[in-house]
Amino acid sequence: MGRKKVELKRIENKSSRQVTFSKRRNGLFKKARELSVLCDVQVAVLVFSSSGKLYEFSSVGSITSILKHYMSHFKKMATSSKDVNHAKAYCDKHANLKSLPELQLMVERILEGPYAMELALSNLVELEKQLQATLTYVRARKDLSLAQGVFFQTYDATKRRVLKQNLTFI
Amino acid sequence: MGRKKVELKRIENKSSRQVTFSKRRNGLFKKARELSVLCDVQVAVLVFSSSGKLYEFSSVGSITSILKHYMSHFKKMATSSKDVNHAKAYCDKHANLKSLPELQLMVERILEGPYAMELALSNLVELEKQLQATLTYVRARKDLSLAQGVFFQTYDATKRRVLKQNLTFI
DNA sequence: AACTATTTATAAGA
DNA sequence: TTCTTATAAATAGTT
Repeated sequence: MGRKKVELKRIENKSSRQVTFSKRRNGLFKKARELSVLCDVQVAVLVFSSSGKLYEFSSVGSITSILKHYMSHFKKMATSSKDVNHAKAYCDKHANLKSLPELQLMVERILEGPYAMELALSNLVELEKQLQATLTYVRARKDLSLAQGVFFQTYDATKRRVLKQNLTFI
Repeated sequence: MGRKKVELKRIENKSSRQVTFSKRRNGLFKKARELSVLCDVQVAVLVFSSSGKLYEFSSVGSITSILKHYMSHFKKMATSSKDVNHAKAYCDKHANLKSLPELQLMVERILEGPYAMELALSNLVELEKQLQATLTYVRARKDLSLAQGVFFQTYDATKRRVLKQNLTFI
């Protein structure tokens, strides 16, 4: 939208890149505000310049509150799964769920790594996700057991194998 | 930019609000991508619809990495001893939490034991308790990090030791 | 920082 | 919903 069509690649000239950055950053924030008001939604925009400076927009008070919302989003998704199949589907979709030893390694990395504290939050967030998903699955398994009447008289190897398969992600 | 100039206020008609949301959301993400490429910066956009659905854009791999970057802008020197003690108190109260390997053993026992199915429910209940307690703790640690912007610049061995002690039950 | 020629986004209509 | 189109808005290059 200007005198010429621009190619979608990094602007090499430093000063015009800076000017474009300033113009488009404001444009982006304006668009974000409009979306938020017109459609009654929460919007957060984070921009980090290459020099490490942070520019942010948030439709609600603080970015932090949006981030909390973001974090709790996963929590909700996990807890809303009601039965085993849903839980399984959740695990599949949000795959790369860690095994317990992997979780332990993760915790150790949090505590032993050279940048331990810098990594702490993101790891905790990840750990929380893993635990929530695992918990959701176990809870679903438990509920299933309750619902079915737990004391199978006709327990066979096939069932055991299937159940084990359903729990391998733990 | 349309047949008419729009007033900057919530669109009351639900279906046209939905249509506008879809269009402008895509527009916002496109603008974000352009800004990111043209100006060589990192951009993240988070949008929560009123129904709680999340839409996100990130110029780098994961939103998480941007959040990490964001959090790193709020480095603090250290957690106050009060908060550390609080976490410690939680651990003490909910003691006899199992380690991750123990949890794994528990799961294996459920699946491999001779009375697998008879034991299943009680073990699942126990497993659920363990996972819930662990999750609660990890979540508390995470929330603490979020609240404080826990990114220690001057991280030292003493702090690490204290934190590790607080997390040993995992 | 303003200006303005153009491109781009999009509101309303089909 | 998806496409079309008239118009508003954003912005690239200029001053």
